Amino acid sequence: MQEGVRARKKRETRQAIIDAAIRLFGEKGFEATSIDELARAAGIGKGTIYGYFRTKLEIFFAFCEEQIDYSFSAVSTTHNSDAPLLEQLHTLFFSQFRFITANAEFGRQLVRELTFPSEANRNLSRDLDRRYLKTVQDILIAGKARGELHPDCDPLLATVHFYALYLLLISGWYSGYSTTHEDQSQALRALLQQALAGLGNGTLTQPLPPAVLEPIRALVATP
Amino acid sequence: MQEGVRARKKRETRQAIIDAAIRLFGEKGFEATSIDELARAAGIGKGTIYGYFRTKLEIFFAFCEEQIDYSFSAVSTTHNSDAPLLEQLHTLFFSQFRFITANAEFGRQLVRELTFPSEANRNLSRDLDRRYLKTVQDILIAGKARGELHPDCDPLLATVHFYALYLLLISGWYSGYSTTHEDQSQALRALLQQALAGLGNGTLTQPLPPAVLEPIRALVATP
DNA sequence: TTAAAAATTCGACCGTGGTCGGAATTCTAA
DNA sequence: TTAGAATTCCGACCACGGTCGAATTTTTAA
Repeated sequence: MQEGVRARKKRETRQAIIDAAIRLFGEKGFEATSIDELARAAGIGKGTIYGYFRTKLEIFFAFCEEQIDYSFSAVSTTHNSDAPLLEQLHTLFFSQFRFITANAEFGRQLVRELTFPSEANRNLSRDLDRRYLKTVQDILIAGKARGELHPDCDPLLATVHFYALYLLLISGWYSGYSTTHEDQSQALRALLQQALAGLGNGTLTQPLPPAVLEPIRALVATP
Repeated sequence: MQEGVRARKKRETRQAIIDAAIRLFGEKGFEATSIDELARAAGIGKGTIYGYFRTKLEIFFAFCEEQIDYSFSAVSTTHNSDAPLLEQLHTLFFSQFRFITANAEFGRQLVRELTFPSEANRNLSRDLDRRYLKTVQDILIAGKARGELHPDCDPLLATVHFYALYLLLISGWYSGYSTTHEDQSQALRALLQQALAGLGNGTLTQPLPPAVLEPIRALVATP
């Protein structure tokens, strides 16, 4: 059966909304773009949007997907699966970090919803979680085969552990504990190294960069 | 000089708003309580609220402070500074976790704003960060003195490391990777243990509870 | 005591995200 | 070809968070 007018329009309209979103969110940001504008730009009425997306945030996620696809593919091309675990994880997390924080407000919305999703968006956020976790897990499994992980170490448990450090990296950025990417890069390396070495015993860990350390030290030192 | 009518009223009005917030947020939740209602309940006009708080979220934080104070004091009373690091950290993080997630929507708003604060709320979130980090650091320093941490391990770096695991615990809850407190408790213990032992080498780590592990495993296994 | 100044109150008002039901369009079947 | 069923469209409408300036209350100074 031929694709009917209805199905074609539905596809086209959906794409028109996303295209408009990419343009307007990119130009003016998420908050500053109203649903009304978006509808006008897509050449449709406001109410129509809600036949395609349940919420403004959902449009935002559709907008993200394309960018995230690009981001992931960029990582996989520069990915060297023979490098040490530390380097591979650092490359992955840091390039994702750079992508997310390229636009502050954009990244904040995204990461808030991904990390602490409302029930309506759980499935959306889970899809993205999966890609991250899978990528990390693959790296870890290969690393374990090379003997870089303890034989009894569960790769999955290790995966979520590293994922936690990645979250902290982003949180630290938004909390203002460091303001340069260079510092964040070093902080990430220090945390990864520490996780691999273990806190209880093991080899010396690399220190955090002073620019990151000092604000935190000052914070903790305040009476 | 006597306290003028103005100063007294200001204090009273502020307290009236917070009291109304405690009641209404507690009864109906944050989202479902409108500023207008809040103003009526406090016996003032809507506009007046904005002479005391810049934003609805700021009222929410004022509401939180009292609860968080209570939560921290509850922890400090049950705190046993001679127990092993693992136990102390578990007690601290888990009781905070329970507090935060006692009301789902309340907790989500709070933790989103604390973890990825907007610039306007950075200082607010930093104040709360401080309390957490300080508490953790004190525990770690004492633990290090007892020889539970590697001598070269920087307590501050270790502090942020553990803090990351705490964030993950909350994130996992909101993402629905586990639905019972018991599972979360075990997951936290496993993560803490793993961090202490180190991922690269060291002793066997305790597994995550299956109820937590399985959804993640399934997620990662999906094609 | 009083009048000018300063601080505070408040509700009408704005733009927003999201809803809803009737109008318009497309599909189905005879 | 056509009538009626099913779907899609859309802008008036709603409640909300937040603003603003006129009106009120308190302070200050003569």
